[in-house]
Amino acid sequence: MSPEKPPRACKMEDVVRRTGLTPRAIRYYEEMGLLSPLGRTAGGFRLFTEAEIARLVRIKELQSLLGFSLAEIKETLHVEAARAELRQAYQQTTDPATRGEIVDQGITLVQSQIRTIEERMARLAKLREEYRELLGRLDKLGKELGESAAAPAGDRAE
Amino acid sequence: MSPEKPPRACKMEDVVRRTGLTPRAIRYYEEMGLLSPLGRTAGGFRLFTEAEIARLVRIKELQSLLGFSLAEIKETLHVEAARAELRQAYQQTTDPATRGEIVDQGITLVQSQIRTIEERMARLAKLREEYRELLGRLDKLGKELGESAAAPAGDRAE
DNA sequence: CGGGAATTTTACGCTCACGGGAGGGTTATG
DNA sequence: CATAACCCTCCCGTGAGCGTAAAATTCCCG
Repeated sequence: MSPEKPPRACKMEDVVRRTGLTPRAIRYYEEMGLLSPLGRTAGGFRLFTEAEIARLVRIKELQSLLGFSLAEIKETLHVEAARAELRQAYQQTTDPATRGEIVDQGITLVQSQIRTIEERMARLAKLREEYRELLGRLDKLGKELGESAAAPAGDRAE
Repeated sequence: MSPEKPPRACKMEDVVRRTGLTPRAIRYYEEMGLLSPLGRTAGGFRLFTEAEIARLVRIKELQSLLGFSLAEIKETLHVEAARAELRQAYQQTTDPATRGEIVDQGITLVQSQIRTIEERMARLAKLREEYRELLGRLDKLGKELGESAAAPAGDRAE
């Protein structure tokens, strides 16, 4: 009846299915302090809240899609946690000056994250340029080869 | 103006300074076959050409930006090396079909890497968007605070 | 309630990519 | 030619990021 607050504790298997991570990896992330303390059953089984699952999804995103190391991910998550703390601090005061300060700190934090991202993007763009040039040279080379000798696999397929 | 073009062999220390890598890492890359055979002094000291230094820089980029393993990087470099070799007019000693295949493989590989880079850039852009929205909300919150410097409005800080 | 299968736990092990020191040779410099 | 600074080759150590084995726990069903 009372749908008070069913922690909806997911078990490992569900989390594995929903995140695509392996149990070992998940435990490792916890071990490395990337997750907030997990609940446990009487027997010691881990229980995951939705928030932790979201966190794991984010970890995977940052790691596999963006190529961040766990250390960098920890940094990012730390920043987000800091923001969460700031939110709390924000709500525990009504002094506008204090609140303004907290908001400013948050802004600084987020700005630095954006800068980090943009630096990375710029470097990636540069790398892409280099590869485009290389690709152009390879294409040219392939054509030269195709002319000078009978290249059997020269079919344009793409 | 020199009649000759001595390879201008750099020593380890210069390479370290110019690449930001450690001597140990550089030796490791050589050991793993990521560098073409290095020259040595009579006493056994490694000598690096500009090409090798460029290679090292590339290794570092591929590692830190794309998170490639050394094995993957080796693949990539193999392609670039093949291109360099093919450019060197001693190409007539090799079978043209084989060379064509190498070039085709190289094209495919480089294309896939460009795709990888672009995927990552897109992900980063998305992440940046998230942060920008957040930043916008924070800015707005800050302005509200600055104006109505007494009203405890904006209690929702998310 | 009992017991076997499925799941999770901890603990240990492994690969990758170096770090670092010992022990000894090499190179630059005055 | 002396000496500081640098580099060489072993070779063991380390930390990240898991895989796997064996014990413990939970689930399910009669």
